Amino acid sequence: MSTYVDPSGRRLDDYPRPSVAVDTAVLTVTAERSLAVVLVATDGGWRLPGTFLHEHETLAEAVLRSLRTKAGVEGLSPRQLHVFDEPDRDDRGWVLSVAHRDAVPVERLTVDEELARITPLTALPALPYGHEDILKAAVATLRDDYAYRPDPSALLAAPFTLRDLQLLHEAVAGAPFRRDTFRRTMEPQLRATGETLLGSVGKPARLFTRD
Amino acid sequence: MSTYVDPSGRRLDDYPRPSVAVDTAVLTVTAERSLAVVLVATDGGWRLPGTFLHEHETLAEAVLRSLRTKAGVEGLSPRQLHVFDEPDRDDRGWVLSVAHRDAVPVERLTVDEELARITPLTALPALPYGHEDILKAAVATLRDDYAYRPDPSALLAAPFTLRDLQLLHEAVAGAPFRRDTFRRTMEPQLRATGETLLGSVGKPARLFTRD
DNA sequence: CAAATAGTGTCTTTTAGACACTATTCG
DNA sequence: CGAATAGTGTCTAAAAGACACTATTTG
Repeated sequence: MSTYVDPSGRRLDDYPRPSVAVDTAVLTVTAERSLAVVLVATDGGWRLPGTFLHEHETLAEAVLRSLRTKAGVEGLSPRQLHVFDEPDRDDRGWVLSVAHRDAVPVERLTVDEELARITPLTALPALPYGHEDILKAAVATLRDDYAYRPDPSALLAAPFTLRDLQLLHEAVAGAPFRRDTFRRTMEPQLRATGETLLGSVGKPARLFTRD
Repeated sequence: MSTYVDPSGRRLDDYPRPSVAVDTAVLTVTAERSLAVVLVATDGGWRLPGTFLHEHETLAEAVLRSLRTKAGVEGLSPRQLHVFDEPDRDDRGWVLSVAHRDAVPVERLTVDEELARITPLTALPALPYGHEDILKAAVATLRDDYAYRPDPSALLAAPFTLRDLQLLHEAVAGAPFRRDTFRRTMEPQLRATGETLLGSVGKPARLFTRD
């Protein structure tokens, strides 16, 4: 593995190499139906959870490792967003950061309150290392995903009503939707369980599952 | 810059670090109106142009350096696609590859015929290191870009006719378009020069520029 | 029954596509 | 004039949006 010699006669591992980090925006929708992100404490402030890439580890594995230890979540499927490479973005040296995104139901997040917070986007503190750009990109991809599909990140526990689904979509998009149009877009993509949800005022709502 | 000490007491540069490469799919449309990509010769085969990231260099700078030396193009604006990180994808060791894409008019490509070829996608050889996936992603983003805009990568020399533009779009999309619909979509996004193109059979075509 | 929520019929507006016609040049 | 290419009017089909009505529950 170190026997490759390039045209100028130097071996691959003679070149200086950057450290590679992963930083992840873990998004969720809180019980109060607001879009939120997991932040971890850093000296005097908050940042997105991240870690350095270890040897014999893929980027996705590094993301999962950092989220397991810092946000108490398992079994996510992080998606790559962008590599941040501005030479001076990190005062610890030459560090490339590969930004990732994931979304998870708030019930599955068991963050250690000493180390991490679930922060609504409306109450966001200043973030270091360009993490605000990562977050912006993460929210944009989540909105894209939800634009035409009921619940691609499985943020809702099945079975759910169309009202639940609409409230979720409104939290993700940050904007209200028409009830009738929303129903007609989503219902063909859901499977009705045949059950209804009783117990509150009004006509009982039918229950659905994804697919 | 090497004084950072992490929680386990190790300095940042004590960790093993990967080599980081950039690989770029440079797309163009040939005089024969076919979508093509720049490939460079490697031992016994062809690959996308790429290079290792140097110290104090951004990814974009590394891409521009590799294209200057290997494809004779200046002044591109490469776009990041994805990081390829499968541990065994490169037999030279632990190498992450950051895939990029750019598109350029074929007239601006002055490749050294000994080292590089402009290869139509219909005559593509097998590519190593997952470069076929990079190419696929590059073509997909180019098609997305051209779906609703006249010529976002400025592949056409202005002024041009709507017919020229439609032939370009058909080369990019690999599919024909309706003449009337195409015109109605694009014309509002172009500026007519007021000139027409004479010299061939048929009604003279009006000339347009981007913006 | 009133209030509240679920679900749907239907009309309008917008957009995309299809087709056919007119317009202007060259040889 | 005929062939070829440019440009447009208009009809149709599909999709999105708006509105109002019906349906079924709780208290």
